[in-house]
Amino acid sequence: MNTTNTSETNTSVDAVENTRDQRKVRHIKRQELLDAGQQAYPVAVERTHTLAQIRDKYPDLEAGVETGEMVSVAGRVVFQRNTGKLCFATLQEGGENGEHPRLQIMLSQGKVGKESLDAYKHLVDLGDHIAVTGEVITSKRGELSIMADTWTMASKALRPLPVLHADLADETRVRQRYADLIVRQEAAEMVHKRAGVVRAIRRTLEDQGYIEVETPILQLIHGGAQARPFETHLNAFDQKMTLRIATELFLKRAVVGGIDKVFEIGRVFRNEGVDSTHSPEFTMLEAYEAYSDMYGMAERIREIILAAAKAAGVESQLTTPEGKTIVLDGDWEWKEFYPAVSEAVGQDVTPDSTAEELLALAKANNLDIDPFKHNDAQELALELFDELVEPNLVQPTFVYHYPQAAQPLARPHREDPRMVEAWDLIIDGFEVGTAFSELVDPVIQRERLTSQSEAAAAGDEEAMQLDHDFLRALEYGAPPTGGLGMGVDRLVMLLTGTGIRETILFPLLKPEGDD
RNA sequence: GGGCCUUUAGCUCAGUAGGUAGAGCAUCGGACUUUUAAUCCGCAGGUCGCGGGUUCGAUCCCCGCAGGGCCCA
Repeated sequence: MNTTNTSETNTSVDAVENTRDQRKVRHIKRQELLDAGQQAYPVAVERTHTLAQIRDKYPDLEAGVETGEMVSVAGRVVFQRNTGKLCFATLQEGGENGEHPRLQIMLSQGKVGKESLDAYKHLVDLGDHIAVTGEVITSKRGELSIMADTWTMASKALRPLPVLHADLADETRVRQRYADLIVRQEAAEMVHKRAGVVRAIRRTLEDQGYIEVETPILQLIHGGAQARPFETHLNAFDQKMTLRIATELFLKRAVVGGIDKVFEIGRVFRNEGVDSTHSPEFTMLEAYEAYSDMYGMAERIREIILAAAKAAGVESQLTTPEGKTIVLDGDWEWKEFYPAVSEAVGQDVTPDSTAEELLALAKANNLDIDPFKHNDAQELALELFDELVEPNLVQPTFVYHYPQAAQPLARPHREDPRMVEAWDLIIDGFEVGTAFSELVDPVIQRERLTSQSEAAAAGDEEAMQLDHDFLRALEYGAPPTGGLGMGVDRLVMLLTGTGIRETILFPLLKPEGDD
């Protein structure tokens, strides 16, 4: 940083003239305001209307009109056009739905006086918040404006605003989202769209009689999904703890207790890779309903997604960034897992296919599969599905009749115990949600979790732990239950056609250097 | 983990057979009472991501590291 020029004098006006460093200049201007007995950050300023309210009230005045209405407005200066004795500025505020309402203000030497106008021109920079009191008029060119009688600084910006004529570079957008939100309206709209989606999810479930609960994030034993947890430590008990990887096991405890329709929209944490579709912390919806099953939950997710789409401004169809059209309000196809795999490989694959057969099929389809990692027939079938079927399912499709390895918490299929009662909802090649007819038999659940914990002991870092308290709860008897899970971030990505870093307001990033 | 691309002024970006760099906007000074990304004039602003190497000389070539992006596993 430049420290050479300003040390020779303490006179602030001279100091401004002696440095070109924009942050230093703004610091000096801040001090000048204070020295003049004014405030750079007043606790409040006069404000009778938002910019949007002025715009709404006077939608189409002729040019050169003086309304006679006196108002006080405030906003961030985003453009300045100063002539000798008449200054224009465009103020911006944060509006509804992420809009950036703007309104022009004008300062005439004839109205505010030379001293005030000179101070304005000297002290106000792009990015500052200012407040202006004056008459609502239109300029000679017809622009709705406030002709100031007085102006005051509402908040002095010490950093220059990024240029409004070019989007921020991708990294800066994400690292300094606050700046991105100021200069790019779409960024602010995304925040509102996501809020709308979450609101739609919540309302849809509440309208169905669900209630929302909050379950522990800090857990002694993690479970409910196959993923690596974050580890932490509770000082008070000198106890190792983990951050939750799912909300499932506590929500099911609630169902055991008679909270028959229950959901949580909760942040979960998975200590895994970070890329354009994966964040270490993300938001999951999980919902459980007593006396429902996977078919009932399929209705639920359809209602949720249709409501969420509407909230995101998508009606019956959406177009993906690749130009594919997805029809949301049509029939959602049901596709059986094994027949779908069979079709993709051109050969019958069943729950009885052996690992050798499936490995051969994988090789025949040029899949690079590690035979040491995937030596189980069910796992191999899942690999084939993930690689050969899922990416091609563009329209909303419920894939069901999964092999049991896919879901240790789903109950065996009522007609074919080689499979489980579970579906995955695939849209545009991505899993958007999943649901089960929940496994509530405590004996079978104990067996599944025991074998999971054996896998964990053998080194599988994603295996589930044996949660004795969860099993104790099930032993009190859980009703037949349907449960569903849905990735909220994924849904927002789908509905807005963006990457996960655009849908998360402040995504996790590697540390940057000092600024 | 592998491959490719990228990091230059406050912001967005150019650029150089290897001879220490430019634009627009912003900043600073000046002109201007109806502008719309105001305009005009003038000045200033750079550890060209970091560390090594090759070279008389490196922002450019080579190696390593870090951040970011895309593709693959």
